[in-house]
Amino acid sequence: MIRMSSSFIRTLREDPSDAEVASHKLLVRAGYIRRSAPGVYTWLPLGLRVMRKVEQIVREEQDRIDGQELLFSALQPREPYEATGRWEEYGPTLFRLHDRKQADYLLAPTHEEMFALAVKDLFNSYKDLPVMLYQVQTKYRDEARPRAGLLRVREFVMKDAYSFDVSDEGLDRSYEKQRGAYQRTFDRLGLPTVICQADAGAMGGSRSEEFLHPTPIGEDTFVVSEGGYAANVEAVTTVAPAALGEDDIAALPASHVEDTPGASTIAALTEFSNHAFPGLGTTTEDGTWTRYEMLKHLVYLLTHPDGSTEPLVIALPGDREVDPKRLETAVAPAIATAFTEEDFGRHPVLRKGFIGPAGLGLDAPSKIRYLVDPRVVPGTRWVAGAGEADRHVYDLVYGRDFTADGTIEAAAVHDGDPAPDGSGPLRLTRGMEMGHIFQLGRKYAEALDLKVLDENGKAVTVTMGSYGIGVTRAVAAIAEAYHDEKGLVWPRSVAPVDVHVLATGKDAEVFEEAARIAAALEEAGYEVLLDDRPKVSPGVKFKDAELLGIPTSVIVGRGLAGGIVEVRERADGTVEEVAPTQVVETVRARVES
RNA sequence: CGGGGUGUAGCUCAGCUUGGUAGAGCGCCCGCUUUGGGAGCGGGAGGUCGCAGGUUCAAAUCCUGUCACCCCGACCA
Repeated sequence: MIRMSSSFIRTLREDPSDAEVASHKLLVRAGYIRRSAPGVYTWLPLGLRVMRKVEQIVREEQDRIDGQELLFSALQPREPYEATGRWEEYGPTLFRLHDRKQADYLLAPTHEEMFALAVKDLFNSYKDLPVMLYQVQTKYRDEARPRAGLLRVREFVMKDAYSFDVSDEGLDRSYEKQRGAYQRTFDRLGLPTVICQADAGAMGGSRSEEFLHPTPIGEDTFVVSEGGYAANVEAVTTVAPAALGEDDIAALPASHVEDTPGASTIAALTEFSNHAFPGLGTTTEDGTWTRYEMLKHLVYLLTHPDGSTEPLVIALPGDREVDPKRLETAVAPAIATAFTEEDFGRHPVLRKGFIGPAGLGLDAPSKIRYLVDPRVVPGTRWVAGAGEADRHVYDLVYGRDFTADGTIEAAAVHDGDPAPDGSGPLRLTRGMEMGHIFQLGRKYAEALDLKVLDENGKAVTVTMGSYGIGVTRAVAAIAEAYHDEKGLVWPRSVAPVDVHVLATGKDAEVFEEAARIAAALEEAGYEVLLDDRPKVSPGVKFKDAELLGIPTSVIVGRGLAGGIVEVRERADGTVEEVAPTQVVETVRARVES
């Protein structure tokens, strides 16, 4: 039992000045957490209880799929991360430190290496697999900008699990088990999640899904369709129009170069076309020219991992912008940066404002890589720069007048775009990543030489999966999803205690009865917070109770003389008056309903 | 890294333009009254005004530099 008269709880009447989002304000005001450094938080007694509840649910669901819990230290030596290249790859996000002998250490941001090495250390045979291991542990990432209280922090608790299998089929089975465990976990936490296809390209096409909790303050943008398609924007594939056959293409008007003085932007070119060639547009019934058919050419400089660079020209319909994240994903592991004036100067074929397909392509003399949006298919007609100032080419047909080195998924996804699986128009939504499951395959196992002997005594590389849930972030997400203007409203599954008993009034009898009821509830197996603060007015206790957000309150006060106490529900505010002796059964009914 | 904002009591903030004894509300301590919606009265503790220089008889206030924090963006599982 927690007695408020003597417990380490202090509520604040006003919002902290550095808090922006509701979960942050309320968790601080209600005395659950305190900030100790940017993106680093202290867990006060009530907050710690919530986190433990979340952890416990996560553990139970991991155990249910035969996960075995172990615990690595956060402090790790450099060597294992050197072997997989991540000491360098992780960049400034990795917390690095030295011991007294100047040896390199790090505060682990994730533990793939350590788990793989542990399995390598203990297991040698295919008979030992599959195995599923997990830990609930503190992670460190030196984020450039922590934000929104607990949503993006530099120190956080994460459940990370890893599966080890001999075969691809085994990995599929392990992955499915975790997928189910995640659905049950978020269901118990009261957090609705959408399972989104995530980009898995960089890891070689293996499977990856994110569990996103839809919320306006989320940092991830994803898309959903009415038919149930859901994906991270990086993973959305464009629906291309049908390509025309050779005969149909041949029937299209021939391309022709026109003077387009000063039309160096899509907007200017569209306006010019409507003035100079009214009614000749190809995408509208009345022939109005649209931005769509003005093929936009953008130039980037690609920097490859080996340090070499090359220009890249991307062509996309003029009504689309490049989505930086989709571009980054599409060109990975290379890094794309905007072309500078200096770069343009080195490539005269790239006539800024009037770039077109002429002269581009790896086969062309320029050897400049040229990729087009998937909507550019054989038979589609475009207007594009002629490669010289103040001139554009009209009726330029892909497959007849120009071709590219390939397609690229870099154009921004718009609200209303069709879903790739034909399940209806896409809607852009904000979400918060609560969990991520990932088929790693053999990348880490190969780097760390994790092998077991198969039935034939032959060494085979193990295949891995990794599965993460942000425990700290889940606490914030739940607070964000379950609150009202008065304070927090915890779901029973994660509330710091089950029942909040308030002694309101000054008579000793009220306090004695409240203490008896609290003891009886505890005897019945419920966790209890007892507000037995003397000389604190009822109003203060009511306000604090609403702020703290315990699901059920028992109010012992003015009704006691008439033999009744109140049982109040935080979520809907309903009040039931019962005799003190009926409190336990009333609470039980609430908890079990 | 770029842009914007803020640093004054435990918390939320005023004071700064126009230099002159460090302020309010809440919280905290003591006493009396009060006890169903953040009580009243009286008394009290608590601050090198982020830090360092400079100007001045005098700096929270003006100048220079610096640090920290918050927000947006860039970046980032």
